[in-house]
Amino acid sequence: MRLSNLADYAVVMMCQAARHCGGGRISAGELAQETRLPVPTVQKLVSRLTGAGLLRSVRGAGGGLQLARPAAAITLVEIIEAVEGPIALTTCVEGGECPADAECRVRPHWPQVNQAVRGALAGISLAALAREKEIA
Amino acid sequence: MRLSNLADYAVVMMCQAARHCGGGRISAGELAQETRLPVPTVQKLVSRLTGAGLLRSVRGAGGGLQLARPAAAITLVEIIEAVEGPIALTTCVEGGECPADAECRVRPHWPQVNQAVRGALAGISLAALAREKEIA
DNA sequence: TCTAAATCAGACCAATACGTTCCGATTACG
DNA sequence: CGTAATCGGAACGTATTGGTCTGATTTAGA
Repeated sequence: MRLSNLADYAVVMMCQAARHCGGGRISAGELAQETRLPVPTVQKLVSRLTGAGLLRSVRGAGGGLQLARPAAAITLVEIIEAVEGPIALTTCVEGGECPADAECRVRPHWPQVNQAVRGALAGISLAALAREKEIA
Repeated sequence: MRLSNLADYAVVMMCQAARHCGGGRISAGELAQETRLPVPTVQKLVSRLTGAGLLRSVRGAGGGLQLARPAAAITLVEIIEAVEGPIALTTCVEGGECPADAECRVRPHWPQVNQAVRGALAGISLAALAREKEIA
């Protein structure tokens, strides 16, 4: 039940991008510098985030990144799933196989648990994360 | 955001133990046979679950395992944390270090996210998981 | 039209963590 | 006192992750 480091970094990057959203585009290099993250790592994350439709990139000289949607319309679940793939607590949720096979009496309950976790993460928007020090 | 296999197995084991709870104790070997899990794996899980106070074991000849508490009083969070350790989505939640260090503006929000996930898992009891095919 | 700058996409390598298995120590029943 | 069964820790092999690098594509500016 731990988030991968890349997903953690992706959230930090998106928050930083949200802060620059008013100022137009921001280059990947600047983003790396401001977040203290290695440049190649930022590039890798940008690839996945743009592929998921969360980030919009303008190529060529003078290009850069910007949010594809308003920060309030981007949720934590989307960022995490863009980096880590679909959230599936157990392998059997997505067609995997259990040793217990068909006799597993717990399997019918896993989708319910899965949705509970997804719901908790879907209730948090990027705009809320970018706000400064709101503990409540 | 995936659950480790051991945690998954632990849930299956606990459900099976809950079904035998009325019949008194059950040996680790029987538990392994009924869940189709390797015996050494079951032993390792039993170690952690008893250490966490979820399972009670009687040693010696004719011994076995049984739930330390009623199934309704055991939640999914307890089982997962007994196997995987405390739930911490990010390393910084538990005193770890970020590359972004003190400048990280997202860190104040992580405990809130962490609690949301924990809450989702704490709302599901072992008794609910042991019930047969309740999709709702 | 040409040069230069910056991003995108893919493959590669190292490292950490996970899963599994095995063996010795302890304890209770007969 | 002997037997049986569990508990605890240690070690191995595997797999996923994290991080890096190189080549290809695209655009602005001269």
